[in-house]
Amino acid sequence: MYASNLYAPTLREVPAEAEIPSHQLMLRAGFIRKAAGGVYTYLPLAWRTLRKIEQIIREEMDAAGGQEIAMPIMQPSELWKESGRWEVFGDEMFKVNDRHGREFCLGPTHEEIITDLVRNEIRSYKQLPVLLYQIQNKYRDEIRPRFGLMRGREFIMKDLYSFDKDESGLDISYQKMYDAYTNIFNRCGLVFRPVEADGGAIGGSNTHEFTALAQTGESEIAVCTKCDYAANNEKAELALIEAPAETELALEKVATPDTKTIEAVIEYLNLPIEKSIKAVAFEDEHDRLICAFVRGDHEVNEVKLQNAVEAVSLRMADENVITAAGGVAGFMSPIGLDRKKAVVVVDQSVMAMKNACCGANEADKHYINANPQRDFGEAIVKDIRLIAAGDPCPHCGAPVEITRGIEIGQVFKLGTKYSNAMHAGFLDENGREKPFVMGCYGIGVSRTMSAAIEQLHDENGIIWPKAIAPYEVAIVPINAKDEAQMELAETIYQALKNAHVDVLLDDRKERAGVKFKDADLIGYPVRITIGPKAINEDNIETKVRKTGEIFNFTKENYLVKVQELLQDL
RNA sequence: CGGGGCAUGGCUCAGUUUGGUAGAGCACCUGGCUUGGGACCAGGGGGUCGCAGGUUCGAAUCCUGCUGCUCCGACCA
Repeated sequence: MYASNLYAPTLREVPAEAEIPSHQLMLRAGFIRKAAGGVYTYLPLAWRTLRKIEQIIREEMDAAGGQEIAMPIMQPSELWKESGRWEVFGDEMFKVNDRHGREFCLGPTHEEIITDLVRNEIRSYKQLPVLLYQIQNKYRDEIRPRFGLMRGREFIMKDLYSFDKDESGLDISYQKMYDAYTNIFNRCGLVFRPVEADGGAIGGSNTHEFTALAQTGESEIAVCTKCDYAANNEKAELALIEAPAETELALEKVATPDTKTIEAVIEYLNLPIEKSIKAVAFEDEHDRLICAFVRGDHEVNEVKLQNAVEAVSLRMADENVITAAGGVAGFMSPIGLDRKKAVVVVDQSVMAMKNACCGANEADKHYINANPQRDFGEAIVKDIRLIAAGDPCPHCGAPVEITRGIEIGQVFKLGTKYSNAMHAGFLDENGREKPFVMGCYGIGVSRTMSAAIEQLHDENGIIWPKAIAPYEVAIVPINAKDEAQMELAETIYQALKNAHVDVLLDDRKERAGVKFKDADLIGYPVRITIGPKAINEDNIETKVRKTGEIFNFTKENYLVKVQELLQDL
């Protein structure tokens, strides 16, 4: 490709709308342009990178037994009503009507379509397993699209669906995908961790998210400093704490004026924060009052709490509702709460506390020497707290770190949720009707491109890993009017091209500085500079974008040397 | 959905407080000059100031409504 023909409008200034590096750089380097909020045009450079990512995905999916198909973007409402998700997805789906008033949606995902497809064709266990995938646009009317391609309303996703005859078959398909994902993200040059995650509303039994580590990521993950345990912080489990060998003292009510916060209470009573119990009140979708209790220095994990009480959604409780249940906001405890009006959930670590301080359900009063085992009464006891840095790893006990990441893929055991809802089954060895045991496996393709940039860039621009760079090598003649330089550049260009290197020749009639700046901004892994030194001293100057290293090759050896260089990028 | 902010040429922004001939830098076009890190000189083109109303002799500027973008929060396979 000649740069003079490339549609890659670079910007010197950062567009005001872009907040994070990947978004800014993709706009500045001429990769994307916005058409509407969360909707982008991919320009040639972005499209090349996306196609390379897709190709890696295809190769790994095919190697794992997947077959590529293409399902419709526009999907009939009937299938969604059958699975029950027409309402569940609700406002997050783009819905359209045809001229007859029939309802359709723009596919936010494809479980319904694929389940319908397979149930019509697969009749026997002998035909299983089936692994089908596609790479295609998805549509979600996100409440808040942001960060460019990171959270768009239209985005590219690879989704594969597995159909097995039983759980053990699903386990095999799941493992294949897990391994394939590991290969894919390694080949893309990303730093990532597969992390355990919560199933959420989709309702699966087991799931891992593949998270690219990046400070700008939207999800928090807990990573063990010693073993390979890593989990989304919503999921990260906490080991039981043993109760200290302490004599239980008698419960005592004390006056604690103006102490609505934990900090105020412990200061007033001069207690360590580990001796205090914090209360947080929620209401669920059925307006049930859920009162959660954790140690003073801990935070409530809303997802765990939600699972503990089998709620779909939680919101902060209204003060009147707390009062009606016998509680006093700011001074709440399980002692004296009306169990008919409040569901009490106590974190497991609280149950191991001795002689603790908690609210008295009375304004400006707290109990001291509360012993949960003895005093709290009826309660759901579960792990409901948020993991924090330094907490012990549930596998090996070493401290965990909390870090941020970008969720670029997930593998999910669906089980029979959709096959049951949509009556999708087959006949087993005994001639009995059975539902498919399904899995779904997604990769955010356009998001992966963003994540790569978030992980690898500097103040000058993007630094592409070779495998997904739009071009691997850029040749920059210093002076476009110098015929000797242009001729040599062209020779090198043709030679690299013939060697199947993705190469670009910057033949624009620009000054050298402009071309250097653009090359750094766009992020070609390798740059070959053709100036006087190349003509007079046989110095084919070759620079590695990532390290800044400069190699002085010759006309004789550059072809081999450049390809060697690329091996390690 | 709640709370902020913004909307002026392709981009970044000034001008709005206090109404009076629409500006700068970059980008673009022409000519010259220059060529190892976003040059320089001269000339030039391009904007119904987001949209719709209103106030006024006169509105980018004041008022009302709307739309879009954006940030924080809530939400999120």
